[in-house]
Amino acid sequence: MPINTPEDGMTGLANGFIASLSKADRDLLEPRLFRLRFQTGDVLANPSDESRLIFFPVTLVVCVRFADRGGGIGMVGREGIVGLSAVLGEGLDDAMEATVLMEGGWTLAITVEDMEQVCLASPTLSLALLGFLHAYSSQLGWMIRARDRGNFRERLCAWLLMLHDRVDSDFLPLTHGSLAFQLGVRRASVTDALHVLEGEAYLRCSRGLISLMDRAGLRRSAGGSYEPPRGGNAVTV
Amino acid sequence: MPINTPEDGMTGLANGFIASLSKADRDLLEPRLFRLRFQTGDVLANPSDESRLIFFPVTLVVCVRFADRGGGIGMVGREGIVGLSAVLGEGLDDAMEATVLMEGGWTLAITVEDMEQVCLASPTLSLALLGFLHAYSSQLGWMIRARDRGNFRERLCAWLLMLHDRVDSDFLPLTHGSLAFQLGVRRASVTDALHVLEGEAYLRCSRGLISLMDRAGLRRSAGGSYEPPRGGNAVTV
DNA sequence: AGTGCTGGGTACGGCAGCGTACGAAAAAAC
DNA sequence: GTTTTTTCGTACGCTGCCGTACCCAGCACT
Repeated sequence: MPINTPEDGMTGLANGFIASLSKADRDLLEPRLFRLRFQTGDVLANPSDESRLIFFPVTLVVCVRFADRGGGIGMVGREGIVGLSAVLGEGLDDAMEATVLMEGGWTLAITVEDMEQVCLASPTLSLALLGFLHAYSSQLGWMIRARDRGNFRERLCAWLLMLHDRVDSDFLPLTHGSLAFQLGVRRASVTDALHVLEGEAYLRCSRGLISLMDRAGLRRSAGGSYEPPRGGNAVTV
Repeated sequence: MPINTPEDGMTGLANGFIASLSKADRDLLEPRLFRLRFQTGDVLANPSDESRLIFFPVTLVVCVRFADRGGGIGMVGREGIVGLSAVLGEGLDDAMEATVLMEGGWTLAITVEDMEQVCLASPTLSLALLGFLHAYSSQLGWMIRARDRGNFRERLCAWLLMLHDRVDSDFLPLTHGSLAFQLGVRRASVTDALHVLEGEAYLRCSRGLISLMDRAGLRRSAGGSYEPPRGGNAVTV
């Protein structure tokens, strides 16, 4: 149980999107869902992937990034959905992929075909999808903002806060190297920035583990680069 | 008539989103639409704005940005919609605003109340909205990518191409200063980058006017930072 | 106890874009 | 034609992050 409560309003072992649905929509969706487990570094969505699945993460956290280069552009966990583009426009986001972060975890999944059927059957579910996509767009906007200010520390803070929002613990199993990959920077940059934050007593680092001590301090240190996710229940329209 | 054809597939005086709708949905929407005209620098969506409208630009091009600082994070023109957040989550994007670029133009508009009614009445229209939001998310992703590579020239090229996609002319009425505002950089940076592009004969600059000469060259020069909009007809699901 | 590997600390030169600033040229106003 | 305003050309020092690189400290395996 975390000392600092994340701000996504989510609790318990469920996917936020599914939890936000009406009972009728949930009944429509749940029979077609199945569980999957993934490990660190696994790639969920990929151009060359023929499986064509859509994921509703539960304990899983993924980082959405361009397949060829660069850091993560977005993050999805138990509040959201991964792989929607497979339904919305054939291969519109071929260039993107979703990499599993931290220690992996499990997720609910559905085939694209089933998802299309469900969407056509329930207009309210489509509206819920609109709400999620809007929240995701908003997140991307904040990620752009975070990169704009020549201050990597703020971006690191925002990223850590986003991770914390999607996990039930104040202890994040991350190496400096993995963070550097996620953020698309040098490992040394991560190390330096973490040292500053450690100096402010916002967190503590040991080998492969970052312990968050002061979430409020991290938020302050993130400047305007972090905005807590208000999605999930904004989907009622 | 442009020498270099933009790649959005749009022609004629219409809004791409509305044009992509079925006749039934269009009949539902059009009686509630009205025309508005805006000028350069006008702000469409704003926290302090009580008008609560949603816009379907026709000859208008706007730049979506954070109200307090930074350059544009996205661009919307005749292919899309401005102000959707007013329907999707109350004030989820309070921090954003949309500024009118170039020489202004006219747009169709609808009140939020009418839009909500139409959404609830037509599920297929909601699906069309999903398609647009997905395309917009994709654009934001490319914008992030463009900022990632410490090469402002590529980002400028991408921005010019996006502008060109939303206009029926190869002549963009822009000053270096206005471009600098849109991109969130110094005017001098714009001037320098434009000189390089002029040297490559991709475009020509005169006072307050940029004439695109070689769109293919611009695309090459944009590296991987530009992706032509494939939305608009990906909304069929 | 010895060996190997991964994760972390630290350093140095380089470069792109920034802030600031000043001046020239073109257009507009008078 | 002269003045005023806008737009553009150009310069210099600064800074944050990069690429590269080397070494050390935990930890695992034998």
